[in-house]
Amino acid sequence: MNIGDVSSRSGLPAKTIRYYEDIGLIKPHRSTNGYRCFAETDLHKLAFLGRARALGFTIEDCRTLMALYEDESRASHDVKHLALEHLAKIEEKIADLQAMHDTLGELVSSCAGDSRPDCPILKDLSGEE
Amino acid sequence: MNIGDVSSRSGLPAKTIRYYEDIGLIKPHRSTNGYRCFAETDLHKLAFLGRARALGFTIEDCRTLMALYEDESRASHDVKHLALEHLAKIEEKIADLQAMHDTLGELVSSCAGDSRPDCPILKDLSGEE
DNA sequence: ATGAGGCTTCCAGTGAGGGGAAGGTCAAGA
DNA sequence: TCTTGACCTTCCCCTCACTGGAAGCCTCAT
Repeated sequence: MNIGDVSSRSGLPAKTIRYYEDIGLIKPHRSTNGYRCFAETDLHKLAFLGRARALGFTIEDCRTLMALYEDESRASHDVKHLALEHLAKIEEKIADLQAMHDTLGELVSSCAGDSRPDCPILKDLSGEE
Repeated sequence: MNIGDVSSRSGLPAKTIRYYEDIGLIKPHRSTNGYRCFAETDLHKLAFLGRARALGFTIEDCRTLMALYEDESRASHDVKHLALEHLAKIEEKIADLQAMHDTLGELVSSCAGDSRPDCPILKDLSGEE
């Protein structure tokens, strides 16, 4: 398979696939013409990576997950631990965003949004009392 | 005021303040020795920027907000519009994260997390049925 | 005179790729 | 056989909002 084929079959852009090779996540063979030559296992790994990234795991997390996936003697404890850490980070981000949302939402609802210059949003940002 | 003073009074790192000058958000004067020389209005602007950034506005948003802030004839409508757009982006991010959270949460709770290699998380990521 | 700490500029790196140039390769149609 | 167009390669720069560090100047206290 050439890169275009794995790209359409995995849903990942060719650029991303080359990048994943660059950073050592996959190691496709090369044809005599220099083209990357992907096996089914490469496609499988790329799909794995795509799903893990879609869940917000970092590239380094993915590296660890791939290693665990390929380690037949892994303990599911290790995977769960990584996932729980990631879950905690997601929760933290959600809380941060929620706090921003609430504050900004209050400001927005207190602003008339008309043609006059008086604006509680700017007033708050400027620190005025 | 030197940069160290505005840094401690605004809570922004000196590096960040220099960066804000680089990209034209502030324009502090210079002393004869080449040191940046900040007026109270500069400090005020930096505090404004710090608060806007803390609410998640991008630098370009901040540029617009500062311009609106300094435009005495602005319409509060323009500010509110910007804030509402930002609010929508925040909501989208929260929804994305929440979806990740739910999916990952289910996987985590279905994983025993013991010393055995069997792991629903990896199974799901690998696309196995 | 020396040392500490503050200031300056410039360069490089972060994460996870994206855009695009310059050039090699391949298969199909005229 | 030639050409066209699609595909592939590497390479370098760009993103965003900073952050770290090096090398060197300035100031003040001892």
